[in-house]
Amino acid sequence: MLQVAFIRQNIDFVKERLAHRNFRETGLVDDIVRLDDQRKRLQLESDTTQSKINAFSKEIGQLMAKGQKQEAEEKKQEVAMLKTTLTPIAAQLSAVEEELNANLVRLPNLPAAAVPGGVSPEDNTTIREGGDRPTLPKGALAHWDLAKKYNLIDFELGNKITGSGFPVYINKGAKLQRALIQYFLDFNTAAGYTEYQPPILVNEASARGTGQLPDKEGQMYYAAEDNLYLIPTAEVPLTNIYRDEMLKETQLPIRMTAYTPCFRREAGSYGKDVRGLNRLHQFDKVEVVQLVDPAKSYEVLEEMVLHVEKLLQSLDLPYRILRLCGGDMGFTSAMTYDFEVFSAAQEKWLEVSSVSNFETFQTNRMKIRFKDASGKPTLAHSLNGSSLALPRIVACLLENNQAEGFIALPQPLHAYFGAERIG
RNA sequence: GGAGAGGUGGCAGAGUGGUCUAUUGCGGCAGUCUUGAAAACUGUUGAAGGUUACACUUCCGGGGGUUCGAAUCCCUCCCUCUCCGCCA
Repeated sequence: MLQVAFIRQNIDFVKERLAHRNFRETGLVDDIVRLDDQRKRLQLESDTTQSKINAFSKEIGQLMAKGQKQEAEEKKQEVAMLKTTLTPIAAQLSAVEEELNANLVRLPNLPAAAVPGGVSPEDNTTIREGGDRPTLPKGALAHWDLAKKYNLIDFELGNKITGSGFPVYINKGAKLQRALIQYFLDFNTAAGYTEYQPPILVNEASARGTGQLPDKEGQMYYAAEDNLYLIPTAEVPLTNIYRDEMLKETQLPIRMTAYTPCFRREAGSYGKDVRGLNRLHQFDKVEVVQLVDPAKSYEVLEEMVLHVEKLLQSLDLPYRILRLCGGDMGFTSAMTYDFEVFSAAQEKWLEVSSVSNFETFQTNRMKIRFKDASGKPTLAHSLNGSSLALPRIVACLLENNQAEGFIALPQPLHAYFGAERIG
């Protein structure tokens, strides 16, 4: 979340930036400043009274030690009086603090200066395109048909065992998943990311830390008995590794990668977009996360974009990179690049990665700080990106590389998969 | 699931009702010494709110209570560790 001190010092700027991401409740900003004014006033009143009580209490102790019981009793009466005035002030103060916080968590992050204006995906800016779109053979199939033809994925079986959006990968389909995960992890660790295998259920504090709560409450699967959430992305456990940590400047940058299954309820989505692998409730993803010095975070963002781009190039898929406009960015992001690959049989772009700089939005919630050169505690910047999400990559690999009687695989996968083609 | 122990500042670890604003060590920072570094020695160093800066307030796992006064006593919840049981 945003820092109150920053909001107070930059009221107009904050409103302008919120408007830039098409956030309409700019009145929240005024409410926050007003509530913080109240907070300060009440805090001062409370502190002053408490200070008097502390002083009197000390005197009482000294009087008691000297055996001056009468004077001590008189002081006790005065303290009792002060406490009756303190009680309502304290109650107001905590009410105001609660309301202030409730308003603060509803404010999304501010878009960075380079974020284009706009309200919907049509307003996103294409930064680069790469790779060649294939010419498909006659009678080319969509990936769900190819999955059936080569017995790679059984969607109906998933329906039986769990429900829609939980596919069963079979035989070479299962092995392809394993090959991709292994390849992606190796690609990331070779670039200096440390591999983790984190829990895939997290507690409430972790879900709050990265911003899934309270904003995306209904999107996560929830194990009520134990008050745990199934992760929607490895970003949650990975970033929370450093929650409430005071780091040394020399520890930065921290670079982490992990493979996890991801779980999303996708409440409300239906129709054509959910066909086949396009949108699932459970899917595999390899994630990269960085915690960095604030001065370097945009440099790092570009570096992460190049990293993911190289990975896509190595898979020889046609891709494009979009800089998301203000209105299309996620709640917690200051700047986001989306990666899309072209699904040749469906003839549409599918999002396979999202690389974002959150600046201090997450680290302020999680209190991930480091001591800067002057020894002052400073919030780090957090960034993350998919590298990569599997299902849509698989969809494109199958569709784009289909030939007469087989599906060719890109060179880097040959060793991991143990063959150059499926079929 | 049963029994016991514990949660204190960046880390370790003292502190059972008032002895300044939590002892000490490590780590960090600065200095002395040194060609430089290390070692040694000296000084300094928790976080949040608040202030131009002070003052002042809060924080010893969370919440509540007792008291003039709570890290310390009581209640409650959470978490960790050890042993037993069960078990991949």
